[in-house]
Amino acid sequence: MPAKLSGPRPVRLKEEIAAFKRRRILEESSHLFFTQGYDATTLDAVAERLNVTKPFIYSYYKNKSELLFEVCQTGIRLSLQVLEQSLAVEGSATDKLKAVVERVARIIIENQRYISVYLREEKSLAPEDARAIRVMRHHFDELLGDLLEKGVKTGEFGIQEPSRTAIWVSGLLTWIALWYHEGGSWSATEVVMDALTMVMKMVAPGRSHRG
Amino acid sequence: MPAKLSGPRPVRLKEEIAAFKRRRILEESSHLFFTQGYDATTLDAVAERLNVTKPFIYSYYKNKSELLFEVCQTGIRLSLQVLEQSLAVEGSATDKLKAVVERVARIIIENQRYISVYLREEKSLAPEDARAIRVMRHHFDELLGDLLEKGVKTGEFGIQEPSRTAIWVSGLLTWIALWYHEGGSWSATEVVMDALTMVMKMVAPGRSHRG
DNA sequence: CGGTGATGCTACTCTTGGGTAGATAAGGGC
DNA sequence: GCCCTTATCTACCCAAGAGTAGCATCACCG
Repeated sequence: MPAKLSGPRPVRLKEEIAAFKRRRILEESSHLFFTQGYDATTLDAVAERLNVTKPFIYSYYKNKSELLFEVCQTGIRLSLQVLEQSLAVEGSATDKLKAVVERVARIIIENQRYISVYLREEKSLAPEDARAIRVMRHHFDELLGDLLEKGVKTGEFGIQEPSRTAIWVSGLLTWIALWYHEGGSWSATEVVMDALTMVMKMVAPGRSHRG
Repeated sequence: MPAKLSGPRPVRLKEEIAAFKRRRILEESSHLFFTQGYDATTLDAVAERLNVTKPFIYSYYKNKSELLFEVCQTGIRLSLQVLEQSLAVEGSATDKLKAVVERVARIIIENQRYISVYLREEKSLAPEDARAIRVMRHHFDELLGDLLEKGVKTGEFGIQEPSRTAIWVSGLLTWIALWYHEGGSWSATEVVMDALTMVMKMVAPGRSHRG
């Protein structure tokens, strides 16, 4: 046998397993928070879905509130990531905006539980956690505002206050999470296309300066 | 002295007083539900704000859940009323839509607590209560859809599916409740005007059939 | 002034669920 | 196969708060 390759190795694996367990706890929590609400979800119920017991959860998360924070953060973090990727798309401001709306709408639908739980349960977050997430959302709105402003300069968009329009666009996208229902009247693709249509009309240049 | 006028009289006054008490309980409840969340609000806290005790509340409401229902219903009921009034305005579909957006946006800002509590706490409602409110919202969307369809027929609006666009418009309006912050960067009037601008662009007729 | 009903309060009960201390089992090296 | 460490569970505590039984108080009427 050659020199043992151990040392950092078993530690690494253990960490990966621990991370996996954390992720599974998060998934099941988000599911229950989404379907039943945060307060109505007991940690015993979360444990049961994983065939473990409550203290198991407490060895991976400090308390219920930390779990909520992770759930809430996830959706916003993913949206922000996708926004940044989409902004890097080659093309005009219009191309970029289309990419942003399509991809962010998709990610919001895919991660509906996280976003939706955040919107509903923000009040249950620890104040500093709520603030941290609000900073991320603010960053999202700013990046979007910058894009709109760019489009205004090139004459692609016709809006007064890009930063304010950004908030409406971001609101329209976020609203999807509260609204979309899997297996409902409309497919995810239809909702994404609708969102795209709406946003493009909102920023479209029009003849009139004001109605 | 003529024949005594009593009989139904004292009953009437008593009922009015009882109704007033119910209203005051509702106001303070909605305030606390809004600022702290439904679960985090104890009925003792509501009672304290009124300088009464918990059993007082229980003599006017069956339980905490009924109180939540009344709070949630209030905002939706008011919005629906204002929508119906606005639809009665004289003029073109455009005139009507402008009236709808302006007035509904205003009512939503004024009654933010009720709407916002509803959006957050729907999961805490008794199933039949949740359904009742959803029926009202659906009715709202239908009336709005009818108006949009009318505008499409007259050529004032340029949209594909009026009933689907209605949902986006209604979502945009509802979103205000989650978003607006009294004393924040923007005044109520600015938000209302912005909403109006956005909605009119969303329904505006454009050259292209599809982007 | 005394009786009578309505109104509101004091003082509980009882459940629920977050959180934990300490027992137990499982893995891994020697 | 034994021991030690880490991971997990059993069994509990405890606070909080919804909801209630029964008493006190007060207005109103004779």
